[in-house]
Amino acid sequence: MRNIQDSELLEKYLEEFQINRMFHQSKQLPYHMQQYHSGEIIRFEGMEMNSLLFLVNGKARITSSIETGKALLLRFIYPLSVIGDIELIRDVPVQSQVQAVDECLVIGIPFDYIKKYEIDNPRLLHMLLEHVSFKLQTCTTASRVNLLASVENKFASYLMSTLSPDADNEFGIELQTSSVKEIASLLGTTYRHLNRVIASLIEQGIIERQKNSIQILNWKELEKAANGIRYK
Amino acid sequence: MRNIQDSELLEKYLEEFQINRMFHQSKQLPYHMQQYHSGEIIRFEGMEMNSLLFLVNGKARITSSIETGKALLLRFIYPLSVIGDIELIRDVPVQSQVQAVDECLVIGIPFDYIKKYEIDNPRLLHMLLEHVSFKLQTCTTASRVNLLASVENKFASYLMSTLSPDADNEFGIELQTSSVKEIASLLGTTYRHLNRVIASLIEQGIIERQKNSIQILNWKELEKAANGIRYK
DNA sequence: TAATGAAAAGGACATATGTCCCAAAAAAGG
DNA sequence: CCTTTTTTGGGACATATGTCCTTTTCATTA
Repeated sequence: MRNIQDSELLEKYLEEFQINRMFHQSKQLPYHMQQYHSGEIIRFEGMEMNSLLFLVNGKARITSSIETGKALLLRFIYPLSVIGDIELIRDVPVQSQVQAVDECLVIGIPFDYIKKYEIDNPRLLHMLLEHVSFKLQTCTTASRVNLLASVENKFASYLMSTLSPDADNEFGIELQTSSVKEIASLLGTTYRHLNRVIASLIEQGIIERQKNSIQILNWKELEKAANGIRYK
Repeated sequence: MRNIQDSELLEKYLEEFQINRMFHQSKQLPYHMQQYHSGEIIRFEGMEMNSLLFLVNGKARITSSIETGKALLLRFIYPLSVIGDIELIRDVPVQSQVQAVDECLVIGIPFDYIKKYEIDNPRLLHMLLEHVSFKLQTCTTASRVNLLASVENKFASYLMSTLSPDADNEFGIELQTSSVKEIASLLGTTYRHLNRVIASLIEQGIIERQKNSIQILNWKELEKAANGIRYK
């Protein structure tokens, strides 16, 4: 992690994502800016959190683990995403680990400042509510699909949700990855078993594996395998 | 469902749960009040929603289903709970079904009114944020535990989270039920398989089945079976 | 008190899935 | 270009779990 002292860069992103518009602007806000390398942990699970963060550049992966060491990949995030909303509102430690997938830049503003000067600002509260509501809606969807559908069902739904041309779907974008390992982690299964399912779908002539991706050969049959289920 | 026209009763609950304090009080708010029988559906999945609802009496179960007909029991709710927060903020149809467990009373206020007069009210926004944040935090927990742990792990964790005397835990209270059928639905498994797990824990001398509940005989061994995992 | 119906529990079987480890393929480095 | 390391994919085995249906137990009614 590196602190970035570059007021022009800061200004650029505050303007690009209209972060300033969420806060009262009567005075200079105590923003800080940090850069994280690919693979670096932005926030560890269980740690105390002190700032509300905005991801303004790069891509990060959000994971949640249990005491046995297994982890579920919840989603990927892109600009503009908020990190620390639950921690601000509920005053709890970091709930899910945030890890940079490529180089990331985050802008932060201290919880103390927000609580002292901005906690009743409707624009901020609206922004937080919209982000948290989206996360709850999609978390509930993933929860039920991941638990109630078979791995073949889930994988077919995943492909329909992320690759289908009519998938104009925010959650599908957050789940998109071409790594079989990461897809397994998103669906809560093992790499081995997902490979069995992929092999089975290839054998049925529904998909074909390419160098770095999966190609759909039969959308109709894939839709049947998905049972109409979508991640959205 | 029956509409209740009883301004004294309405006043009583508005006062008891301080619902009035969340809104501007410069004029009479267009509250409506409905009563639902045990087993009656308060809100169906997929339906359009027009009012923000407060559960002020009774208990209701929240479930979420997939297109194959299987359903996951997300939680039980008690007064004071909010129904329709996601639907208000994100302008989407009902995401999860709400069904009365016993006789329920809800007070509603139309979305149109909220959007016209109260949408920037910090007290309302705070109340909504707190409820939605709690739901997201607990949904994420349930999501990862339910997917990554075995049914025996999950059931032991469930017992530790709901029956343990030091379980001073809001989510544990929302998950509490003595019905094996409902516990199976909460954990995303079948009634048959949960009974195997219960039989196994009885055989290990960890629990014993009573007339209408489960008794813990060995907290230490149960904690081991739970692997330190909790629903909270 | 006995019969009937409903609810709860279990047997049998098949499939899905996890685990462990080995083999093959691809990528990286000298 | 060859060797080594890393990544990807699959074999084998065991266990977990779902499905279907039967049996047992409990509750209700006559």
